[in-house]
Amino acid sequence: MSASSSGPDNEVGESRPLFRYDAQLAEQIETTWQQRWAADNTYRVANLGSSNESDGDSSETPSKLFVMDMFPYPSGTGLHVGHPLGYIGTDVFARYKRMKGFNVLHTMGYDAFGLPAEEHARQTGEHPRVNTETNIANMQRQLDRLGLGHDKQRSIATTDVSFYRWTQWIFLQIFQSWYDSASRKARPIAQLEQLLADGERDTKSGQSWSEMGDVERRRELDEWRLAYLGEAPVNWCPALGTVLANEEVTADGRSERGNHPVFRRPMKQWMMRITAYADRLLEDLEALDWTDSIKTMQRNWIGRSEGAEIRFSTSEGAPIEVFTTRPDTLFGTTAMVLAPEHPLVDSLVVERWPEGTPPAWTGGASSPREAVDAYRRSAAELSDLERQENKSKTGVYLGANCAVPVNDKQVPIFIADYVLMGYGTGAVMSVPGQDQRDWDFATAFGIDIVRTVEPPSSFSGEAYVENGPAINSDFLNGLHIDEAKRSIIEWLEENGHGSRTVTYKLRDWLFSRQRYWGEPFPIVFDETGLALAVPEDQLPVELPELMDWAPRALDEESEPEPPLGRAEDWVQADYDLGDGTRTYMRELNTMPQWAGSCWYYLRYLDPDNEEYFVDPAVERYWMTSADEGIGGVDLYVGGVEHAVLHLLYSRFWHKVLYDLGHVSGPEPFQRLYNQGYIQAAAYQDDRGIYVDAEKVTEKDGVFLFEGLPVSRSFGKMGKSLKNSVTPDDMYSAYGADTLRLYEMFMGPLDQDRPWETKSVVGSHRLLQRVWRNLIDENTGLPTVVDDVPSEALNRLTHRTIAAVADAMEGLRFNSAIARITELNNELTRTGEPVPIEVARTLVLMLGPLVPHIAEELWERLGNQGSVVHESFPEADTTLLVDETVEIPVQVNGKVRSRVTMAANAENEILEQAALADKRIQELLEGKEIRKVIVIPDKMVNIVVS
RNA sequence: GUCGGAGUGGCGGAAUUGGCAGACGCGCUAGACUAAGGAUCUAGUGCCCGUUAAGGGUGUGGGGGUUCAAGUCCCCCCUCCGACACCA
Repeated sequence: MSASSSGPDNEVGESRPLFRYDAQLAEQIETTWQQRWAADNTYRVANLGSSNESDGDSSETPSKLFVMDMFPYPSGTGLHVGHPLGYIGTDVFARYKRMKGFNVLHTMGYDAFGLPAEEHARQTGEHPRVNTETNIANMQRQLDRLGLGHDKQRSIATTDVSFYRWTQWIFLQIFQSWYDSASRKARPIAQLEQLLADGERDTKSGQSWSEMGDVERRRELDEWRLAYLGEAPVNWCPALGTVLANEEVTADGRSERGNHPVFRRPMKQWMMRITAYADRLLEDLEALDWTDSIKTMQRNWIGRSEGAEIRFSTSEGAPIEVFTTRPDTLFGTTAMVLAPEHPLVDSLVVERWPEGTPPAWTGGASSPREAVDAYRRSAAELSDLERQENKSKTGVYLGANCAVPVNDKQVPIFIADYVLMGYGTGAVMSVPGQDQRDWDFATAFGIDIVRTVEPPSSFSGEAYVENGPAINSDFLNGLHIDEAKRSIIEWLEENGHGSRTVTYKLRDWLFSRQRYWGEPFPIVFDETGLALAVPEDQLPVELPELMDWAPRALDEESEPEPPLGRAEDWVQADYDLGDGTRTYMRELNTMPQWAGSCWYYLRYLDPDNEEYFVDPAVERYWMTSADEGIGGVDLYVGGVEHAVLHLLYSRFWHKVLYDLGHVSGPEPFQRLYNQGYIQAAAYQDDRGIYVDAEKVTEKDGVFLFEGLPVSRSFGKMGKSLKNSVTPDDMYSAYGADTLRLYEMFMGPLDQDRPWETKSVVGSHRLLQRVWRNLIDENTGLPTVVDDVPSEALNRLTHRTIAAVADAMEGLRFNSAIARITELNNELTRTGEPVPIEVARTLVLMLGPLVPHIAEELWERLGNQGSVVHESFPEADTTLLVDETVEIPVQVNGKVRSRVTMAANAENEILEQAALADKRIQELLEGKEIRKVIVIPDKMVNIVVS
């Protein structure tokens, strides 16, 4: 026994009954049952749908349910009590549904590749694999102690070679596909080759297929692939020695991990053409059972906006294309503004300032060229954050002009940093009358303002962005925004000045990392420098054992150098790709951490399959919805922090696999549920230093640490706030069941809640009272009796069953526990021996929440087998309503008395009884009854004047 | 700024379709058992008035409204949390 001194149950010697439910007994019970579950394979789940495991009787096949947690990164620091909240929630739900007759799949895996493992390894000098495996083992041990009912034989880690082999296989599927926008789906690249050869698709290069040589054809196909090498501006983080996806860079231009500076620069990198799926990713959100907030975040991230592309001819030759959502305001254009990095700037900028250039436009420079150079330099020095904070408009004139297509009006061309190169075309037609940013720019530079939408007479603001009739707009005058848009786009298209367009904020996904600890690409290069797929039957491409795997911290100017380049035996490989065995150069980058998490849920279904990434029949069984749903994981629980990244990438991969016929539905996660976070009080002394939260005491509302007052705040548990509470602390003080019960009782699963160690005892007391109601603390023998429960107790029991089941279905475990507590309080209150039927029901209802004590009680009550596979009690609906009900009687909406009536009494009877009540009669004395409202079985309200 | 979510006792939180606000737990108060209690058990506990009691008033962020009846529905406002942030 290892109960520590921190628990309340540390009895001195003999006074403690031998079978009192305390931390010691809890630990004994818990470890015993955990061993038995493991020995009995209690949580093994069969793939009933697949031919090899089917029991043959399909009519009896129970409905499937796939419950999943977002899998964790196996951190080396160990768990605190905040971590397992969601895991306990899914465990309770999975256990409940299993008892309701579902075939439930619930397991857990590890997202073990990625930067943190490597950072840790770099600091300790230990190989990432060793460190990763240690961490997984440690975390597994901590989770096991909670009694989570996972099917462990389905567990995977993304670092397993047998797993990442299939990650590579999926990459190849994507690499060997193109997006056919005509049929709106991915198709094998071989089909494209045919279409190009038949002339049914135009080549991107413009050259005809028949005239191309082998290399040109390969280059052409590479242009179409869903995974492609692209020269793109990337986020280069020298300190981490790698490039990062946009999502991994914070708003102030630093790495999310480590907070190192990040620089934008063009590099050749693997990209995933997720933008091809933008519309489908948007549309299919409708069918998902996700919260509106997550759907909104995804919509915002995809950022679809409809508008028009308009070409402006310039005084210096090359036309400028702009994107606008308000083509109807074209007549109000009084300037053209380009992003400082816009590629046309250099060809547009003129030799010297034109006659009469306002001084404010020159930036104080003697020539436009000088002004541009100086402006670009200062823009580059500002971080994104500084640009945000300083919203006053700056810019310089290029000396050139362009013509507004509708009326050939000449307007000046500027560069300004409020125009972003990364969105639309990097150029904006400036319409100050209808856009506040343009208004600010125009007023700063003395540019004309022409309103083209008439504001209401009451309008006193600057730019007017609401609807209204067009003015100063020739043939658009009088039209409201939507009509005006339609009309102008028609005109633009007829006259060759532009067209309807849709743009997205979503960009293609940067998929290369210059790291060691990630999946190697199954890609090699020949002498042309073009990529070739490693044949499927040659997978996996294993990571080489490398001693010098750490990325080198570099400076801004240096080129990224992937650590795999140092594996000299590995960088070259011999393959037979069709023309005999030859030597190729390997791709040296690795995949980002998101890769494994994009599809791990599919591998849970069939983790040992060597032939397929998942057997099609098995996939169909688990991923197809029994009702009309879109299919996918039935319940996916995790934190909101993955609202866009993981969930969007994963949806994208799933859709590709769907298009190619590898999975049966278009979406991976039917229902997504965001669990809240456990927060904890943290305390700072007067210097602002955090002090050990455990040693803080409260007196009269003042918090004291070593006698001195400290201030309290709430935040994430962790080392930095010195407020961690570990599961191990709770196990030794109360046991795992108490911890589970408390975490579920604290509040609804989707809400943040503050941890309060002092409140845990309440949950422990419930278990103690349940135990004592059924078991003699001295002998350990059950005290239940064979009697039939009283009418009242029977009704209460069945009402409780109904309420608990309802709460469990809705993941409202706090309410379920409250109702169970009420039933148990009633048993405690009467103090009589508990009828066996009620005892069984009570234990079964506790089964999902506190499995260990439930198993122990179940066995002590004389039952065989595990609670895990028992049926959840069914409520007898005839017992849900009492025979008599107490009806409140209101006078003018205030409860003044109560009458006890038979249930389902007629309205007239109720009314008469209410009016006959002595106290009501007193109150009605001298008043006139205007109306009597009777709600059957609920209440009577008498309205008097 | 835009979007999303939320405001209920000292605290965490309950309240089908509008129908007894505060279930359940923590804490607190009193008592029991104790050498002792930070264990356990019993009772009480929204706030105010009422010595106790009976009883009354008031009460779900604030202000209006609909209704016999509003935590719940409608309008306006405030506060807090989260996401995005010059997206043309």
